[in-house]
Amino acid sequence: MGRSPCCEKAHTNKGAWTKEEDERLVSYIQAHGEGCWRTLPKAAGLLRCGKSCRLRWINYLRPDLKRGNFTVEEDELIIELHSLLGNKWSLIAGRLPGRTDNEIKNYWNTHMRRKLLSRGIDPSTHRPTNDLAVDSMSTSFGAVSKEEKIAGVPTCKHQENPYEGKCQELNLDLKICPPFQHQSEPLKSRGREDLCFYCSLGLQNSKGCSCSGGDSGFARHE
DNA sequence: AACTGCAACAACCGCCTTAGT
DNA sequence: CACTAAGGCGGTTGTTGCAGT
Repeated sequence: MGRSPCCEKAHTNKGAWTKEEDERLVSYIQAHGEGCWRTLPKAAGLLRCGKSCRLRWINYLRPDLKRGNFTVEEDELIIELHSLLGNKWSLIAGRLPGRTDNEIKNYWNTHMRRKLLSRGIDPSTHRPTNDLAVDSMSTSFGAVSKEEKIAGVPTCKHQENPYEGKCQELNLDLKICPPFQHQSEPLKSRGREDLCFYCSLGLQNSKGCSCSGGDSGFARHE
């Protein structure tokens, strides 16, 4: 019944990765590419689940990872992106070169939540915490309910939400907007200086848009 | 020095989406 | 169109290290 397991759990290691395992994985991927994660562990001589290999590679072994502390600029960008996208960590990570969704998620749950709370802002809704009583029934802003997912049309439930305008304009159909290509360069040196934050998210017509070229940016990419 | 509580983060689990047949 | 396998994502848990008592 149900789905078959993603791998033979009886013959796989679990828990922390050893240096040996890391080296095996890295050398295999460098030689053969990522390919099929299901068959990779066996081919690389690893007693690991394919998912585990993928996670390890994406989150810790990829050569383009930045690691280290988050900068103030990254902090603010994460807050801004989270206010618009909610817990869409992979989308947020796509806007932060060298950072992974898992890293950002952990960082958010440890540092950022506290930071926002200390500012008197609810980390889930991005609204002042003393507003919570007004709208205690609301779900997290940016989060899409199951029903909304099924309908395919995220709706704004927050009549007085300061982000309501953004929400209506927010084009979450981000598949037409490729992620950053120049991941090794910092934000301001990517040749996108002409794009404001909203344009970079595909919100060319947003009220918050401050850049000159309304039709420039990702909207042209197809 | 031993204990406890907490923060940080690595890793796993289960569900959903997508591609292939 | 239906089904299946694999990939991907987000939530959650487990482990480790550190600070405070």
